[in-house]
Amino acid sequence: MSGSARPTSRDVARAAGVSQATVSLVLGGKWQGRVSERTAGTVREAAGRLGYRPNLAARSLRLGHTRTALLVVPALTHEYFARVYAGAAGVAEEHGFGVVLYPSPEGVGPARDPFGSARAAIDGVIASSMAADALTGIGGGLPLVMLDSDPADPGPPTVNLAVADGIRQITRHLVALGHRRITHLAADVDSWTFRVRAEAFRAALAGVGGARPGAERCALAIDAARDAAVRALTGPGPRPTALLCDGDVLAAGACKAARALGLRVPADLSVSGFDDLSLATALDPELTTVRLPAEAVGAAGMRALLARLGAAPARDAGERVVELPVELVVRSSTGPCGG
Amino acid sequence: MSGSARPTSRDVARAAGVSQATVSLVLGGKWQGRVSERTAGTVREAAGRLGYRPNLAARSLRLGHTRTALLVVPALTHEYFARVYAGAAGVAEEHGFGVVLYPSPEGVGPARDPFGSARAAIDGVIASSMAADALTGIGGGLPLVMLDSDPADPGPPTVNLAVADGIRQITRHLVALGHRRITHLAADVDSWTFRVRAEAFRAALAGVGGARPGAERCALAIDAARDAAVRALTGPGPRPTALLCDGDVLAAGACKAARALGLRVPADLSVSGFDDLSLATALDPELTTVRLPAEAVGAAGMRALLARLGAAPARDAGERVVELPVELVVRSSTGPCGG
DNA sequence: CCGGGGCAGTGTTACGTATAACGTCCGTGC
DNA sequence: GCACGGACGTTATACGTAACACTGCCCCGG
Repeated sequence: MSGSARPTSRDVARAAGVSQATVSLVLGGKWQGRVSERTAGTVREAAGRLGYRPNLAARSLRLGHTRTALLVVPALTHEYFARVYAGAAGVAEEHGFGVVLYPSPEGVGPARDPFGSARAAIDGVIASSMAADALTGIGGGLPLVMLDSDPADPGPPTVNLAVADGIRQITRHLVALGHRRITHLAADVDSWTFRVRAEAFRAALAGVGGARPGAERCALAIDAARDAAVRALTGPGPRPTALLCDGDVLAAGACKAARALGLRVPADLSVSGFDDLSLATALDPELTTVRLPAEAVGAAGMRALLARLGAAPARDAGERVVELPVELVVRSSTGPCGG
Repeated sequence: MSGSARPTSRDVARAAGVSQATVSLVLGGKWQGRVSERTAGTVREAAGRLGYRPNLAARSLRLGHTRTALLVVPALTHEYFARVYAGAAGVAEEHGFGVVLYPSPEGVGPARDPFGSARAAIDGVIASSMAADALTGIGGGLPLVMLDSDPADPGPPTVNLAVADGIRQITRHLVALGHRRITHLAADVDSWTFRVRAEAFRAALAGVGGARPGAERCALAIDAARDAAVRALTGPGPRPTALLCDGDVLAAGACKAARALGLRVPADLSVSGFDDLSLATALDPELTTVRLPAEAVGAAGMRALLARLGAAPARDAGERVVELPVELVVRSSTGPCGG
């Protein structure tokens, strides 16, 4: 009757000679003991023949939820966030949930309303590497989980990485190799994770005799990092013997700077990364870095959100803030201090 | 009246002392000449005070569309696809559309139904680097646009890259440098783009005197590429002097193989990439490669879908297949043939 | 012979929105 | 004095689904 339009459950019902309610029952899977096996078969056959797909908008309206989560990340082109997405999407799928990404390719600012432009109906939000107050109040009271954010109390459930510990480990590693003039090549991004790292770097070197900590800030891009590293290496005073970078991408820029200045890595200059992206082992020398379990962050975030939505059991006994461990991976971009 | 539940347009109506229809009119923006400025103000004030957000599921049900597109990609962790997404999402946002990603982190196989697990209601599908028949018939008749796929006639609208031309250009470049023993380090993936490349490589060398084309296949990963490159470089017969790789990631593996074998790039071995990812300039030497306008692919795909949905004007005069040009970028990983 | 209870399904309703069709009031022109 | 029309809103309805409450019906125990 409905021409070429998409068939509805009522069309299926007509075709199977039953009522719409029965179709809903059968296709919804809760027909045990309510509908005979034979009728159920007829319904399924008709649904298949017509190519019936339930209208998800109607279902969501009826059910009051969408089984879809919104993931807000600064930039998917950064492998770290792509992996966070993969982890979140994996867990989501296990529970029949979908994941929508915040539709802006350029990142979220306070001036923009993330939820105004989220076209898809969602049940909750996972926001990565953002200030919580950039979102609070805007979400319309939607359940919220933060990733890599300031675990301010009180606040939403948060999944963080032990970045301070990571910086500490890598600083100790450099110190053990004899380095004292270490410059922190820091990402010029105002977010919790980078603030914590800068702090941890200073703290880790505080008790070390003869330590000469330095810092140079730059945007999160190879070229910017190269320029910043050149500045750090050619500035006044004795040259640093190690560059502790806030990411593998920055470390790649640091390596380029070293080459441009005729310094060998690690003989003349040690360079360390952070993240352990695939880039880390593509470079020569391979980067000493800190491995961040990006997928695990996304997965834990999604689990926390699902627990908050009552769609999955709260496995972690309801810890509001979970902190995932990181791991120092020593490769060949760091070595004994030569100077 | 509704406790702590999310306010509906009816709640706003009650608070503003008007009918629900008026709220819908005002908030929908089509109240010109139907509602007085004063009433409209009251409504907006009430909506703001209650923190009203329209229920998108209900809106979609009423309107019959969702203003959301599904993007299916093999793996977001590959920078190319992340950039395709960015391009698509950018155009989508301009038209008030959202983008959902296919929720599987592991890629799509014929055994899986992409649309069964797409939880969000969608208006159309953009599928990248897939066989069209893996989708046809499954989509439930949803408008479909293909990316980087076989433009078989008849078939869905398709946005492709001139990859054959890219391979041709880079092969000519190598030939002009004096190379004759060139091995194609090919991705072991059965898709249109890689089939076309292998074909174009053979064709480009067909007319070259003394040419010794070779081929080695491997998975799309650095380590697999390294092993394959080692095989290509240590096999029987004279060693190839150039490795033409199906991607920058493979080229990175090839460079690692060269280092392992004590070959200098490009003095002893030229290596070319494909894609022009950020990786290309992170490596030393920087990769000669073919720049693929990934964002433009995503953007064009989204424009084609929007045109098909009638949500945007068909700018390209309705070409069913559009092919975007690619560009050879010569850097320092290729050089004159020494052997 | 009658009541009770399980089986197999159906009628009906509500979810929240957008919009077509329909009132109502009041100033105005003749 | 009265019909008329514009300005301003309202009433009612439909979208497709899920689920509650209900209805026959048959079988069985008493």
